[in-house]
Amino acid sequence: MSRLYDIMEFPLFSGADKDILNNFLLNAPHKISSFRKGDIVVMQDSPCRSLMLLCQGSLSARMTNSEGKEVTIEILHAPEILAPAFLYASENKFPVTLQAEEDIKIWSLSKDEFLRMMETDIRVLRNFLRNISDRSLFLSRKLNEFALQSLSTRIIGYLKRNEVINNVQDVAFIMGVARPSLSRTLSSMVDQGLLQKTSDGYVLP
Amino acid sequence: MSRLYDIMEFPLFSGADKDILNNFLLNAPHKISSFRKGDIVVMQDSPCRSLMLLCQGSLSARMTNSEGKEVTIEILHAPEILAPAFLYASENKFPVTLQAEEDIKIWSLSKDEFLRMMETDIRVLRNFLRNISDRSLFLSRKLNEFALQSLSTRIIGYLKRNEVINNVQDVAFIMGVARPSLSRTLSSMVDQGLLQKTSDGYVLP
DNA sequence: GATTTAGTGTAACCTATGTTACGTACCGTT
DNA sequence: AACGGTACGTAACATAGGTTACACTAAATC
Repeated sequence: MSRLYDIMEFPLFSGADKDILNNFLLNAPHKISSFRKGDIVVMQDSPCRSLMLLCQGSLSARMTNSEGKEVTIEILHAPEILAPAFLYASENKFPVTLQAEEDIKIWSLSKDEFLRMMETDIRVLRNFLRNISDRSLFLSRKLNEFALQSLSTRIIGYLKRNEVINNVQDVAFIMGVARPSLSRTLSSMVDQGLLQKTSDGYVLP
Repeated sequence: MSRLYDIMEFPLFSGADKDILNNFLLNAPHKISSFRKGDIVVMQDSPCRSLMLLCQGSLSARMTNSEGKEVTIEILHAPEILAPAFLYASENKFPVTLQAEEDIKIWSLSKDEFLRMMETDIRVLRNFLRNISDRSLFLSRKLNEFALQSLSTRIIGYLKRNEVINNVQDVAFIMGVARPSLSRTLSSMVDQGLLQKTSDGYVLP
């Protein structure tokens, strides 16, 4: 069972004044929601009105187009802020569908309350700015990946982040490519010496 | 000649207390740089240490991979904040190369100074948060485009934003596709009735 | 008016990835 | 040991987009 994180432990609040924060968190209206593995937590394009903190479990963020083609943008593990970059956008809709990969718990706080919190404690503001910025960086790297890279380059990138591909089917789904395509490319990369196939799966040499 | 915007006119400072702001801007160390049309303003992967405000002219943001393939992410016109989302990231490097499309002027302020400014005037903070969030939204839309859409869908998206394609060569470059590919796809879309070809160029029906 | 130049359409071919289908290996059940 | 399910590799074919080459047009230059 995955661990349940306390709000105070979130990196978002690191360095913040614990008393002020505690006081704030106790009085501010908030709610905690639970979802079961497999549940859809938010649908793509649904409005984003609260700060959502993933306290337990993990979920996938997936993007879909109108014809049903899908790509998994990332897997998020607690503790994590969900879609911080869309909370204060002019058009605040989720760009992805979030689906629980395990049983999860989410702590929510209204965006206005959270704005007040950031104004109260500058450390929270700085942490939030860094988080939102890091997510932009992540998005721009993903963009680079999809706009400019071939499947084999993307595989290498994946293996730099993940050690091993031991489940071709799942990874193909995550990358948004067809399983036979991934399988074929993996095999040809092994032939070229770009990858090694071990008993654990495909790894970088 | 494109207009020179005063800093105070930037949407980033809208609603802010003019006196506080003026005082701040006069005393804070800042600098103004000029570039000529065609100049590289920042290279992809170079560090991002200052808030940069584009006060005059326009520039292109282009992403390149190691093999030289390129995509133009967007064209930015004054008044605009340059790469706000990378200023406070953990690894603050520009994800794109910025090149002047016209003669331009950029006003720069150190990130620490600007952080202080946001803490001083909450309106600036809110404006910055909105800006940075909007840019994330933009990035996630671009990501959707490259990860999930075909060329013809992307053409329709382009025409929703731009009225007309009157220069196939340039648009092919901007989209990061080969000119003959764009030309072929445009022709076939006209055959299918998805587009019309007028004396001005290709337009939506 | 002749010539050059830049942008365009298009054809032929190439490559990467998607689609479908099938045989195989492994693993758990009985 | 027989069976069924699941993941895997792979082959044959389909499709999208890239590459090269060439001919056509219109504007620019002489």
